[in-house]
Amino acid sequence: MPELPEVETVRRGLLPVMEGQVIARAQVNRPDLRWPFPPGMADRLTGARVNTLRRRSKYILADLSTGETLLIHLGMSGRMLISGTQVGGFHHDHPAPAKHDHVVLDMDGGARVTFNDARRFGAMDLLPTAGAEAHPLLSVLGPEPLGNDFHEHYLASRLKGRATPVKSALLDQHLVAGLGNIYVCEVLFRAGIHPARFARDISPAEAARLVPLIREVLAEAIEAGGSSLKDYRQADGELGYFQHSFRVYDREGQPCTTPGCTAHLHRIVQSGRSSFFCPVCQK
DNA sequence: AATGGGTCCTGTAAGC
DNA sequence: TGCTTACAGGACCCAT
Repeated sequence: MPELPEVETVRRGLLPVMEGQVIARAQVNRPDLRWPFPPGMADRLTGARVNTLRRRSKYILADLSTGETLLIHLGMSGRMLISGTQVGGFHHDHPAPAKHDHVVLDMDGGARVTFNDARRFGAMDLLPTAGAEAHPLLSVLGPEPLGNDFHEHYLASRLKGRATPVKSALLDQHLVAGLGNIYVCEVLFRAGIHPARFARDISPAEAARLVPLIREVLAEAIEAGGSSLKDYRQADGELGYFQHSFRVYDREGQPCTTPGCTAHLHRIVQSGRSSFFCPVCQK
């Protein structure tokens, strides 16, 4: 589920109940998610203060008072649930333990943060805060799409010569970190670029057009997520899910929303992932 | 180095 | 209703 905007929304939702607070109790209900949890993770978390809660790509990073950083990835189905506190004006009692509640953190401020992940593609790890960026999962990541290192010249140079569809290139976390299947589809629609075009055939002008559209799509989604944090839809305490308004994603067969366009949206499969696009607007 | 396919896992929805 | 199949917002690993 979660791409960069959803992860950022989860981070912002966790901020008020985690940052500056001590993990009074950590409960780890299974030995692993995608990979084994680090040895003694529950003990290493217990008593630690969360100094800062930050994000890199789709990873949430909690810098702890112990000198370690907790790395969290939500995978495809990872969810964070807050209970036992006021969230957006709603009080949440602790719910009964649910299937796939893998990690439970009780903060000394009274909030409980529950990590639930049915498919277990998610991950957690503990790494030294100093030099955290050297972690194997982080060191290979491309620039943040909303950061200064991501610009038109960079994108053009990285697309150059690549014999892969532009759709796949933008999904490559080594090229730019944080885009997922949904937002790549949305970006290419706004750019009027067909997802099957080879990356090497994207002109510098088109690359220059893509950069602000990538920023725009992500920023709009983060904005929508921020609004949802105070929304009634968050009354269940679950973070990161909000009402999206996708123009092409999961809209196969529906009419194109471009004014004057009478085409219907198509779906193709690229590298095992669905791509949605307008066959008329995207060339 | 770059590229494409397979794979991990469970839940849900569609098809018969 | 039940069974089967396809597919799901991620990303690593491996062969080529």
